[in-house]
Amino acid sequence: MSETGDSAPTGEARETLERLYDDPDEEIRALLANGPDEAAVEAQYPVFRALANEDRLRILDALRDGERCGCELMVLVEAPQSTVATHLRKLRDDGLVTSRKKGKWNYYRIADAAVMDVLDLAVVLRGEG
Amino acid sequence: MSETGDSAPTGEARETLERLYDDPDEEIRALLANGPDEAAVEAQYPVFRALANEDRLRILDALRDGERCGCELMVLVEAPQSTVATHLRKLRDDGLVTSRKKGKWNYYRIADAAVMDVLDLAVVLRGEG
DNA sequence: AACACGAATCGTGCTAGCTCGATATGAGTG
DNA sequence: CACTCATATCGAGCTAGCACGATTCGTGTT
Repeated sequence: MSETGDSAPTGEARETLERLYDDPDEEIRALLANGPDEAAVEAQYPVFRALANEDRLRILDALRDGERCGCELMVLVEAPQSTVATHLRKLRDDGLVTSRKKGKWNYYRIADAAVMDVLDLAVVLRGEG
Repeated sequence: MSETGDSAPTGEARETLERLYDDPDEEIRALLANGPDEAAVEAQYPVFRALANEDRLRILDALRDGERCGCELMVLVEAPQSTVATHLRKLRDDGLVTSRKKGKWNYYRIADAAVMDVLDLAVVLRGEG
């Protein structure tokens, strides 16, 4: 955090905007009003950070048609047990999957259909690029 | 890449699955058939990697209601010019924004409505978690 | 042509995240 | 209760990604 928290550009940045706008005071106010929504960013960031890993994407992809236990996922992503367990921990912590314990097995499933929607949209995005 | 590419779990992993399944051969085949879709992962990964940064999320959020030039974004995310330029480069490389040059200014906009859908879904996901 | 300025790139230092062997935990079984 | 096995956690080494000052580039101005 700087002095007053958000807003109030000063110095160099302010001067740049004054050259850009006809009515600096008002337009700068409007600019800051349409600025980034911090609450949204705070919600989005952990989700995308969790999704920004190839192995975790493979795991989620494998969970699309139902639940799988850890040992199955370990085979599907072709990674050692501790690696897969770490990824599953992260996915669970960030709310993308849930786990159910049955005997000595732990079964994982996608927490919410919205997760699949996000995955699908990312593919769409690339297809159009 | 390992020897045969994908598939054919051997050794420890294979033995684990043999204990898990009644009919190992067939069920292992089914498991691998439903495995992760590499093409999808390859499409999704760069998108989520680009989204896994707070400043870039702020930039996209600020671009929701239209285009902005670099100097405006620099003010909105409160970061030095070179930092913002680097983020914009990455967003453009990964197809999330497009840029338009006008005089000495460079205006950026969201490349596809699907980008906003992804952002919205991530917020929904958190709201339900 | 010299200059101003918005933007892009480069280079360096730093940090967060990943991997994976080793070890711990906790449930089932003899 | 000793043992096995699926999973979780820890710890060390490594890498990718980030921040940002300094420099360069391209365009408009005078």
